[in-house]
Amino acid sequence: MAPKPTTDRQRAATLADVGREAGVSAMAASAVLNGAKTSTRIADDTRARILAAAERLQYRPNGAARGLAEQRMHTLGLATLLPGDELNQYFLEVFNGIVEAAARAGQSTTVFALEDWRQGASRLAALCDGRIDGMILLAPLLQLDDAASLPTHTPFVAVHANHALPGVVNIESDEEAGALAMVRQMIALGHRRILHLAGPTGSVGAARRVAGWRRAHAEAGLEPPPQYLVPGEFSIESGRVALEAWLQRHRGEPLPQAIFAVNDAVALGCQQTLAARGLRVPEDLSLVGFDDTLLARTAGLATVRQPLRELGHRAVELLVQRIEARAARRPDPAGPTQVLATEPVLRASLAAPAPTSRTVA
Amino acid sequence: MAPKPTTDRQRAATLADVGREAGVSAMAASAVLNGAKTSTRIADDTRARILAAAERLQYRPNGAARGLAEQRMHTLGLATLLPGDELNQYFLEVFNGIVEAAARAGQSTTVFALEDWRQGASRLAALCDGRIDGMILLAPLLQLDDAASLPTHTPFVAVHANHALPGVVNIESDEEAGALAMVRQMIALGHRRILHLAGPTGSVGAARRVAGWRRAHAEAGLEPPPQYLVPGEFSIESGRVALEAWLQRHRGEPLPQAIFAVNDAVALGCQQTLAARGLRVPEDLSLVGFDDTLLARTAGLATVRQPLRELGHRAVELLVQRIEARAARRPDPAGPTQVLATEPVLRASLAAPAPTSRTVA
DNA sequence: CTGAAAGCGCTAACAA
DNA sequence: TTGTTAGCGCTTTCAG
Repeated sequence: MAPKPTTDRQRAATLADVGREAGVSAMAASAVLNGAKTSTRIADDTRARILAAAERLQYRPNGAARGLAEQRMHTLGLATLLPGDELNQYFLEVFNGIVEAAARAGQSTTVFALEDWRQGASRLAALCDGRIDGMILLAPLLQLDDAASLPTHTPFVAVHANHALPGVVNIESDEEAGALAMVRQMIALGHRRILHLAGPTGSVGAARRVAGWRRAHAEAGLEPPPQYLVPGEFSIESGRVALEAWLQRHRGEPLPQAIFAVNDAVALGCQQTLAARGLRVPEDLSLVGFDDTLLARTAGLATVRQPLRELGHRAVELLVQRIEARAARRPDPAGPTQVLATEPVLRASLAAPAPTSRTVA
Repeated sequence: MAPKPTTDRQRAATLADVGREAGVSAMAASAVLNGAKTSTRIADDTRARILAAAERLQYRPNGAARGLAEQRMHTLGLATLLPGDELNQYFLEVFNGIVEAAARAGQSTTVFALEDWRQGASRLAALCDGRIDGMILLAPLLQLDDAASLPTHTPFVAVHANHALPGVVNIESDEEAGALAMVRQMIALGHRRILHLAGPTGSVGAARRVAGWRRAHAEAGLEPPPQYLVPGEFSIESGRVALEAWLQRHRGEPLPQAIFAVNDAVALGCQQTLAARGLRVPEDLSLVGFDDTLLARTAGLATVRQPLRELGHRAVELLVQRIEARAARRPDPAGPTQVLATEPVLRASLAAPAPTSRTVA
């Protein structure tokens, strides 16, 4: 028997259609086709008739209608800034973890691209409009006031929020410990002049890496000079430009023995500047990143590993738990901030400093 | 039976709530709050009362309900294989383009992670359940039969489909021309032994790159020996392993002068194998990729640029056009397959071959 | 200008 | 075991 194309191509068949075709009511069809919650049993022959009718009509349940009735769309929202012109590997790895875990939990993921977080805060409320069951905020830069405008009827989970927001469970990784452990290693290798290309002021993540860098120095009884802390952004371009500018400003001074960049992208940017000047890694200068994105793995870049996929997984698991608790009218299982471990990853770009100091050309 | 009190923070305020609060009907509220299509005008004072009530109650329209009534969710679906354990840059760049363009068009994007395309074909129908208005297939591997099971009430657009599917508009790039132009350049530089690490059999994209590689040789009166065509997958790992195996199989023979990889990931894999053997790029061997992903840009890898973001943009634009045409009951503007241009990008990994031939060690 | 009523497609109490 | 009856929250047509 060939599958019969439905004559009506604009609309799909509904439960009512199936019911009519099978000579039963729509809810009998509902009970048979979409396993009803109530322990309603349907006689075998009716069931067969309904199944046949559904097959004949190519019946497909309508998710929007089901969602409206059930108050559950089985869809998670993901709010994030648009990666912009330069692909953000950090975002992509976490995103990957989220989609993966969501699929495993039978949820799909709707991505909302925000322009910026200021405007985003008010938009977030509008996005929780019943099309998603919960929302994940990816590296949100939100202030306390913003949390007030977040809807209370949709659970929120954040990954690497810059602020503890009431009602929003945060999942992050121990960036300070990672930075500390890494810079400790660098100092143990003999490095003394470790330039830190930091992130933007206002980012907690960046601040924590600075703190780790500082603490490692302090532990060793060292104090890095102020000009060894260079603010910047999280991008390749920023790393390239910031390092070039720094080198030009400090011409004639001793060349740093190592660079500890706020993330892999910035480290890659440094790499480009160094290459353009004929400086070799790690012979002339060691280079260390942060995140352990694919970029670092392919470039042989020493870095601090953050479990990015895992962060995504956790966010989804926690969010789904909160959604289900709410649906079951159980108490919200929202716990405290979850902090995952980080670890230094040693690769070819990090070596002991050369015995003789070079000078910035 | 009385409605639940508004103290219930589980639920958001509805139009009915707002109407009650303002002493008007729900549809008056609807007309004011969600710009009604009909030219129904509301008196200024009623309008003000409604607005005030909405503000007081923190009214937010419910997207699911609106979608059900309007038959339009303003959401696009994106079906794709899960990147798996290795992040797929190709996917990510197209994805980025899609989300970007969708946001611009006022649509959000729901990602459906498929296990594989066989099973996917039947799942696709289930995914078109009224929660999305149209679907983008990212690099689908579908057979003709599969198209038969696709629902006709949801428009489909594919990016780099391996097959022209009826009703599914395909957007692709001219991979053969790109490969041809690149290999031509390599031959013009003096390369004669150009190893092609190809993709899986069954992928049209891979086949087209092979075709370009062949044609460039033929134009120059050359014919590459059969062992210079090496099948593999699209991943870094595959590139690494395939090249290593090839080198072991051909020990003692002349070393290829250049490698033309099916994509950037495979080229990076080759890079790793070469580095492990102490072979230098481009001094000992030139290396060329395909796609121009971020990986190639940061690694200084010569490659063939595919406009990946642009492919995503086009897919969204076309899909939105088809959705709107359908909503307006205008004829479907689905045109023929769109083919975007590709171009060789010369970078440091490609240079003229060394004058003396080396031997595989 | 405003409200009543019907319906989008489905689910879930409650009767029969 | 089945059908009836209400919604879920919103839009739209049609009366008043």
